[in-house]
Amino acid sequence: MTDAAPKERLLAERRGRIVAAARRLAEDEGWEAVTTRRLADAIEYSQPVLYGHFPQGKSEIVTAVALAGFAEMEAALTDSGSVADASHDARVRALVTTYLDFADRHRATYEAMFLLPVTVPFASADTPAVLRATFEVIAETLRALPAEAPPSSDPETTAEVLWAAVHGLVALQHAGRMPPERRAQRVDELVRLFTA
Amino acid sequence: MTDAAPKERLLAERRGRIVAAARRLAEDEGWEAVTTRRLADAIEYSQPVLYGHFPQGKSEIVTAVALAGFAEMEAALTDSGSVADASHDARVRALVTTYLDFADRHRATYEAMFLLPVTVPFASADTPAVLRATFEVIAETLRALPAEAPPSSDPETTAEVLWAAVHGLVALQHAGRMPPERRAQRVDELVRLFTA
DNA sequence: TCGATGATCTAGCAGTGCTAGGAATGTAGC
DNA sequence: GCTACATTCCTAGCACTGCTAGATCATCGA
Repeated sequence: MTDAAPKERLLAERRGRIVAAARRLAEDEGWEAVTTRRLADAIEYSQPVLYGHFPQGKSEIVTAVALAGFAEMEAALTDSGSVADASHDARVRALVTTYLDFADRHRATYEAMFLLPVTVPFASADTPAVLRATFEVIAETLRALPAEAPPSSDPETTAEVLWAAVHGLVALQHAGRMPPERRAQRVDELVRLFTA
Repeated sequence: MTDAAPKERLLAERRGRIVAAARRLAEDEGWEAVTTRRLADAIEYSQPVLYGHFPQGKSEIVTAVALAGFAEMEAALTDSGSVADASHDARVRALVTTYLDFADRHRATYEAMFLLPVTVPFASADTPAVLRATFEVIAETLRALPAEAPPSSDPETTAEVLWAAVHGLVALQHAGRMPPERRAQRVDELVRLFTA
């Protein structure tokens, strides 16, 4: 692989440091602590330099954090489904558990991925591949349902409903709207509903 | 019922106008358009008057919108479950459909209820009764499951998972992350999973 | 009628995202 | 090596945000 020109490599590196700084600040202190002044301090340049990399401003930085998060979540979900010889029940459980763990360990990143308004179109031709890929992992796990699983005319729709349920658990648990001590029971019930 | 003193009634009325103005602005233009300057203009007083009613500032106004929303949603959900002689399938479907309709018709209010950080504790002794009441309607519908419904050791947990799934549909659909044309299929699949 | 109290306003603070114009630095050509 | 031009970065400031201190106005009771 050829190296980029030194100047372009330095620019790309600095862009990466901006995104990393945004993510770190958000994970440590919440998105409300992520300001353009603090990001500029973190990379030791002035504010206008941020706008050189992200002409659409702060929301474009948040989008970059979200896209990186989708890539990591897709990798984690793909790994979770790759255990050979696992029962289907075990594979759905691994998917759900991996998703919830990722969202818990990267709360602010997850928030950027789903909760903050992100400027990237989703169900359209412009949708970045990494967004489709993440959903595809969920759909693929359900397509692999054995024949005795509950009939569903459309595994795509079942995948959407499973995704909604898991996402809903994340959002309501993070918002403190569900008792934390029943978390494992909710996972058990969710897996039971989708595999019984 | 005795009337409040005229002064106290005028204060309560003005407080209600602040909350109504916040909700209307949010529903029309989004929460980012709801500023303390615009709320003050809407009630034709200066900004500090807002802080007389809401000493904890703007987030307390958002909380007030959220609590009003919970009360309305609880009433709507209670009505949806009150159809006599309906099959259980029909009652779960009515609950899900009513919930989704409410969230669609009051997007900004729903956002305040679940998405914006609200300062009210949830699963604790301080939780306002209206929050518990809303969840209770969902739990009650599932407690009424006939004996041949899928066994669940704990209808409470099933209610939490149903709520998570419906909430997830709202959040992902509002965020434009699910194809709108398959909305009815997702509702069908959700109802099937919880009543099959 | 006057003083005390309550209600409301004005003006401003500290912070936000963002940008215009100037300064500093780098590069190319002569 | 110097000059002119291009690029990069900085300073300073704008318009806006949530919020509040102190001043002003209105009301009420003695």
